Amino acid sequence: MDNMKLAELLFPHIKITAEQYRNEVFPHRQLPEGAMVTRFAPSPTGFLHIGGVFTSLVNERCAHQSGGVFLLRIEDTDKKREHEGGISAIMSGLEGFGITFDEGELPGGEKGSYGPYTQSRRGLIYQAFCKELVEKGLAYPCFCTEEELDEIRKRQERDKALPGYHGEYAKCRNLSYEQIEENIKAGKSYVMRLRSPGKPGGRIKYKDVIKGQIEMDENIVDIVLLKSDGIPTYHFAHAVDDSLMGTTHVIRGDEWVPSVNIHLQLFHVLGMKPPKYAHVPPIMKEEDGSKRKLSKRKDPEAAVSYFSEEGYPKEGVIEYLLTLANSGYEDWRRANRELPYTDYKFRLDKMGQSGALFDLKKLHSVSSEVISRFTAQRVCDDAIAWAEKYDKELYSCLARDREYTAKIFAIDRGGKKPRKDIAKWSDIRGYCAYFFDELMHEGREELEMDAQLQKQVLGEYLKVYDPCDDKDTWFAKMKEICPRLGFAPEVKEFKAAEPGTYKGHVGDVSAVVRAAITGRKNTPDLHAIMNLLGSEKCINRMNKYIENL
RNA sequence: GGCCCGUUGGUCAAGCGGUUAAGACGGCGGCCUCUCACGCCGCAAACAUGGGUUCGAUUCCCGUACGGGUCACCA
Repeated sequence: MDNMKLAELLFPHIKITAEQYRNEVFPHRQLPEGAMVTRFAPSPTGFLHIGGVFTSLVNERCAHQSGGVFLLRIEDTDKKREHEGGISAIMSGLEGFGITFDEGELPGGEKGSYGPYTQSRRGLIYQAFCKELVEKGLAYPCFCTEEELDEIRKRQERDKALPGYHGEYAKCRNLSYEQIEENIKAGKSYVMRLRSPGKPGGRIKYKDVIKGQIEMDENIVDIVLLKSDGIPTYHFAHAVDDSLMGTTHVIRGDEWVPSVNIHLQLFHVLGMKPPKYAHVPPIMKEEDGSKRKLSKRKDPEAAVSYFSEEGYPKEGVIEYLLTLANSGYEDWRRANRELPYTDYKFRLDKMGQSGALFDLKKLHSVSSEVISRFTAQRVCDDAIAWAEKYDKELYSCLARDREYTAKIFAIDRGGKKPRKDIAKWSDIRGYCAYFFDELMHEGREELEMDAQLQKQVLGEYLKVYDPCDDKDTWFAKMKEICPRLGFAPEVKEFKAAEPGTYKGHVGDVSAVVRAAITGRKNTPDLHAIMNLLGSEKCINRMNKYIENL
């Protein structure tokens, strides 16, 4: 068989050769020692899974902390599954998390000189490489129909043979030039298959950066390289693209581990150096006592839209993901409270190798920690931005007087012991309802204290209340009215005394004032709240409270 | 079913032949305190299982169980 002749029959339109692509069109990258080139390669299904954020974060960190390149490649080789606007949905999702690319078809236009970065626009490139394989006798056209393939599958099931197109089952493997030419002239559709050099019983080994040594059977299947429409399969596109684009580390979901034998073989026949592989575990979900992959159909938290709707700040989600990726991150964060997460030295080889359960409680905790480090202004801005999208009523309150709103969040913030009771922006509504008259009724709590006694307390308090008091004076006055009410000015005193000696203590006095002004049993610093609210509003609320008792 | 991977407290996890088996989240108790929160102190809670190898196994090897993944002209 004359391979050159066959190649020309199959790919008469290919003028730029694989050799030229390798050496002239896409020259090797000149990068500093140790720089990693990584990539995120989604297919445009329009759905960004939290697992996708996880792997792209890992890719991004590896590239950027090593001074390398992080690129985006769109794997749109399956037209059936493509969703309109899928790419932009994924892009904007990632952008929302602050994950940025150096190369690819980005919002501002295509960046990088290894493009196109969308597989559907690289058809000629794949075909050139396929042509080269035909020339070397490593690829051939296969005219089998779906029915014939089904037939083969059934036979293999019966024979308990390895499934797939290989060995004696590979009918088209040894077609003559004449047969091929005849089929093509007859207009039969065909796919291009690899003539796998693998031997049955052969074993291969490779070292996964995350999973360590992995050993498996050598690939013997004549996998499809080019589908009947001339578009490559994932496997072939991966090998061609990642070698041409100079990817040094392929970091992807571990569902790919079983096809590494195919990929390594592809790099081998293509005469290209394979990248290092790092397979990251999926994020799991607990259900009925067992683990399963987070599913976009069943689990709302699988979609990144969930996090923006709930109002988790992007750093909260990112840091949570980082704690899943590298357990050392938490210790580092405790020791470096002020540094951005990008200062953390991420270790690929320190990643866990089995899937972690997604833990909302932990996310909550990490996110609260993150927000506690925000300035009041940042909390104010982010909360308003969130409310504008997801809670109009709250938005109208918060945006009315931004200075006032910023002061709300300044209470108990910024000091050594910042509050940590906001984990996400949707918590804001409950947190600050009593600062706004129209939200005041929300989350209202009743004091158990006798109504008459409460009236007395407020009556006494109103007499001494002076909005100009500083915090110490303010509190001294709380204590001052205690004796008149039959309350103990000190909690310790109250506890030490015989039961019945006092009706209560200072804490109970302030509890009544707190309830009158905020409608809550618990709030941050009352003095600060009263100052912010202003004396008029405070007095009004206390009077109204008395009326309603 | 074949092949691959995994299994340390409820969860995330250190550990890499000899440890009282870290730490974090969550839970519980306490201290601080005008309440809450923060902070601090403490408690409960784990090496899936059976064989080896070894003076000694959570750590190494084999089997079993369980869990996950994968076997397309999908990625």
